[in-house]
Amino acid sequence: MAKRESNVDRVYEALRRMAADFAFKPDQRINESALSEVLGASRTPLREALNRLVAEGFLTFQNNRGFFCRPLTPSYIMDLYEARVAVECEAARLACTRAADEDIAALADYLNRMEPEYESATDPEELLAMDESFHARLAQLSGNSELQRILNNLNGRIRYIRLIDLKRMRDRAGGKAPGDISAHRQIVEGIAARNTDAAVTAMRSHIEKRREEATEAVRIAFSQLYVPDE
Amino acid sequence: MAKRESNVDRVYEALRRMAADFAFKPDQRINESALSEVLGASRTPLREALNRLVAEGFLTFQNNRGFFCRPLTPSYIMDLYEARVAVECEAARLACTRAADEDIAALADYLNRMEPEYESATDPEELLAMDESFHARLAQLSGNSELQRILNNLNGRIRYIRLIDLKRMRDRAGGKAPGDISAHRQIVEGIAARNTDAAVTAMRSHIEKRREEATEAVRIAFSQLYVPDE
DNA sequence: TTTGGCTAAATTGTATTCAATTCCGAATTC
DNA sequence: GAATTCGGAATTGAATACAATTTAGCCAAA
Repeated sequence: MAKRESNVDRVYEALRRMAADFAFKPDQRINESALSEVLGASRTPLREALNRLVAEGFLTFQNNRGFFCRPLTPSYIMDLYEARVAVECEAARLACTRAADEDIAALADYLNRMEPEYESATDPEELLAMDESFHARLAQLSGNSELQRILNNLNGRIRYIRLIDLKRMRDRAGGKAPGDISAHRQIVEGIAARNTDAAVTAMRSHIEKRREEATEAVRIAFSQLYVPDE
Repeated sequence: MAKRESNVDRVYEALRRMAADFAFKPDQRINESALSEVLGASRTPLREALNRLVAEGFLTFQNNRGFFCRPLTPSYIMDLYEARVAVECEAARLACTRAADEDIAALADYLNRMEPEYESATDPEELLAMDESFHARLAQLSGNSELQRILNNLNGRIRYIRLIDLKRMRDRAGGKAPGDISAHRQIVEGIAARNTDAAVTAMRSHIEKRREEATEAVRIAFSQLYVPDE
């Protein structure tokens, strides 16, 4: 009956979730004592987890002043998306040259199996999870664990903006958020055909389209965030 | 007379330097008590610094077993270089479309001013610092701080391999390590001409050439590392 | 009212302490 | 002789305690 997961892991995961749920407002100072009480751990493991999050870019830190939620600006989100373009396009390129046929086929399969769920899903979190899962699997095809790691980090930081974006779309489009599965399929087809240019181009335009939506969403997020209690 | 730098910062920097100097052998377990004594700090700030390094990919961590130096394998180095290609090519692309003419000119200037030093330098650390500085400045031209951040992290982890590589070259080539300043110039010229394809292609081939050398160097590093005392 | 500085409270920084777990070697068994 | 188990030593995990620093409120003076 071994305890597999340490306290700091638990705290770390909780913090990431809190960050994604807007528990911290951008630029807000984080009170260690209060937070440690909420999370049921002492300040020691809490600070270790916070340091990890700083290194990963989720939070910032100032000497003798403590930890802060990272400020949220359109240009920050823009940067994250541009970094995603860099990482994912190269991943697609590498996948074209070295992924095994069967692994590519498996990804195409996954896309097909997911399609019904994709079309019917209305929950933004669910949609987002599926979308991220696709991109993560594609990065896996590159066989490069650094690219996977960086992408995972970027997605973690983009996530809450995307959630806002998806919710906004759902509300405007009457309960239906757009799962752009055709763009995904186009990318996989490019890779399956070992057509590097086609795959990379499809990937680039896919992410850049999302970027436009997301930077717009940030502006709206701003206003939502600074409404007193909501 | 304020103390500007915290202990954990100092410890963190010391650890990064130690990692670059082979103070830890790949896969070696890190003893917290012993290390904290060496660094003149208690385990609390040490562990905070170690957690940062884990999040940055310099070290690994296992529950209840502690921190380990990251294993060093050819495929790991390969991954890092491929990630660099992704980041730096995109940075070059962005620089082409949005860098100010004067900033590009400033980088070209920097290259010219550095050339004599570049040609005369024999100290691998000095050469490496100049090379990294160039790449960092180029990334700055992209205006994207995430790309800069990721590149900085990758370079930090690649650094000690490159040092081995440069030392090996120096020893073989009779005291002269090759500063490939012409490749750098070619990249800058591509950007100055706003010729995206030329700049990106030059960047890609520049890094990939380095990658070949470095993965070779890893194999040699292996053998050097496991010689008893050296 | 505003500014400056002083004090007290709050908060962060780090050492220390002790509990929990893993590690390692010696004794035991097969 | 090899594998196994057991117990103590070493190491990590986390809470607590206290020092250092920052923050906030207050009062006085301009």
